[in-house]
Amino acid sequence: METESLLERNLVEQWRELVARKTRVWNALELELDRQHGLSASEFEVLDTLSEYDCAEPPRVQELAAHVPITQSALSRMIGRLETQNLVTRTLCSSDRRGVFVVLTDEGMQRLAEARPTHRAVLAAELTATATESSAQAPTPVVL
Amino acid sequence: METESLLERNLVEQWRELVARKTRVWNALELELDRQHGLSASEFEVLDTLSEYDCAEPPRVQELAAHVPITQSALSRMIGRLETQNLVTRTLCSSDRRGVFVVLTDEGMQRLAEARPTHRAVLAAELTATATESSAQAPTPVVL
DNA sequence: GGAGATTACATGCACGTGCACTTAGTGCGC
DNA sequence: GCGCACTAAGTGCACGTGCATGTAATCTCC
Repeated sequence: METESLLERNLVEQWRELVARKTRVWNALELELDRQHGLSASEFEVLDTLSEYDCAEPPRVQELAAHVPITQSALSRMIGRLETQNLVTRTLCSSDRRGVFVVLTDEGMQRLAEARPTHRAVLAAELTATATESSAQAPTPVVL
Repeated sequence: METESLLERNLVEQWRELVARKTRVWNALELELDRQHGLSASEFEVLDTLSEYDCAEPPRVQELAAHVPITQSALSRMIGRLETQNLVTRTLCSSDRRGVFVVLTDEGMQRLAEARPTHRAVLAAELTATATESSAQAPTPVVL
């Protein structure tokens, strides 16, 4: 017992590396997007994803939830928050009146356009900064 | 304007892939570890990290926080929860009485030993399942 | 050695999240 | 047409988290 194969060790290492990278970039995004544009990382992700849809055929809540790493219920509330900020609007779907379309407002598109450079810059800066091999002893602070 | 270089597109794609992977594996861990062993993914991560220290030289809270993707304050509370479950104990450091050593109890080591196979299995299953190229339109459900 | 700055950990508070459930609407079988 | 299973989205609740702050101990410099 207590034998842990190198393959497993490697798997764990890979996993920790993945989490560390994600956390590092995420925290950086959270910080910069909030400071400069008053948006959380999640909110940006939703707006950015939303912008990829044709305005004529906006996504429904479900559809949107499938492309963003949060639950449908969390998304529902976030849409509420974004709506009070006039960044998105809800439109109910006439063919299926349970459905709700989510559309970017002009203001939302503008805020997104402003925030995008920041987002891309952080990504460029943090995503390339790989700590590929530095092992488990003291890799990167992970949390600032 | 509205020009987004392929390089940037690629960066964003890479980022979303990273988040999607992390979220997928994390959720799977959360589910299995809780169902089978009553541990959250974060808790397991802390216990597992803790186990890598020599019992004679346990880490302090700070030290531990540096190796786990949560804040020191969050860790402080988690240690409290783990302590009430008798999985870890706090020992105050005599040389610097501000410091607090965190040590695995026997029960903690046992629970960890039980949970480890589950953890490694989920990693093996989910981490290899790469969705490397499938693009933004409908990659992986991300959230179940 | 005493004051003030600094560090280590804990905690009050507000907030976003997930789970379970509710409400509203659709479609199917009869 | 009616009841019933099913789906879409929203909500009550509890909980874990981060930020800012509090408390205690240590260090520094005079």
